[in-house]
Amino acid sequence: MKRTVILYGLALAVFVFVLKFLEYRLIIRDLTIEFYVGAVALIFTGVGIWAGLKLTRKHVVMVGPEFVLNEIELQRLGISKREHEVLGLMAQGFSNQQIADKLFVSLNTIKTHSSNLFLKLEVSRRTQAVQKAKELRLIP
Amino acid sequence: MKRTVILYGLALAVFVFVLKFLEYRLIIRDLTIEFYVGAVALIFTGVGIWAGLKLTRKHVVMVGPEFVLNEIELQRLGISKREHEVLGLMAQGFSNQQIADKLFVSLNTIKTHSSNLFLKLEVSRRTQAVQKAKELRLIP
DNA sequence: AGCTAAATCACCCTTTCGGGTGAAGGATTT
DNA sequence: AAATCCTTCACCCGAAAGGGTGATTTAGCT
Repeated sequence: MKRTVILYGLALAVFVFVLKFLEYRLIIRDLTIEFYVGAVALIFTGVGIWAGLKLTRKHVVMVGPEFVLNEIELQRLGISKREHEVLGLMAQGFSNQQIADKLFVSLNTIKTHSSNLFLKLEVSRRTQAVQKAKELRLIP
Repeated sequence: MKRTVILYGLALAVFVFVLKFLEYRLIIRDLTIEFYVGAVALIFTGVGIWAGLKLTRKHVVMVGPEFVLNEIELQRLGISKREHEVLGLMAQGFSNQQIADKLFVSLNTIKTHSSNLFLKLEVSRRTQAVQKAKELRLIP
């Protein structure tokens, strides 16, 4: 950015110097003032295009689409915090027993939660639940 | 694009006309030729920037990252066509029985396929298989 | 204080899944 | 022709998942 501005100023200075030089060498005397101005206009249009592109060149960094929880849908379906938690672990491929261990509750509790989840998500298998939950952006 | 070029030419013509007009009105007589050229240079630098940005403005359409099958990984794990097919249906939340019906084979066949899949994917549950398959881009 | 939703757990029963083994037929390769 | 791989199917068994009902405790809201 700063370098570009400096370069631009330098280029302009050099150009004016060249013009002066040419003028003294009587080379441009043969040309009309309009042609002269036209040439300058064209050259600096090019310079402008170059400068403009340089200055606005975006350094695009491809970043993965970050997950934003769809809380509206979560509320609409009436899924509780605990159920959502279970849903998340389910999506990570854990068995009900493993989920129970992780949350320090009994297997029956997890079964109840998952049953309620299936009702609310209107599915009948955990793979479907995971799939639907991802579609609705309830889980990453 | 075409319109921009026409506009540019038009602007240049108008500018030259204005210059001529001013010249005749003896207004620019007071200024040195260097100042005159500098002004033209500055103005057309601006025009160049504008034109450059106009011409290169990208109409970016956000398109979802399309799925490309990771055939290398598929071969590396030695997953057959049929197994891959079963894996896809599994990821869509179908039960083994439903997959069997879809592929017109017996339930036992699907069980064999899924068992082999779990071995090859090094998992023990279908949810894990689906998760891993998605990570490895074996399925959308 | 009373109501309600959430979370917890239990018991029952059925279905689905997963693991292991075996085997037959077809296609491809060596 | 023999070896190998894929696909298909069968049977058994145990583990996991799913469906239904009911009950208790806790927390939040009116």
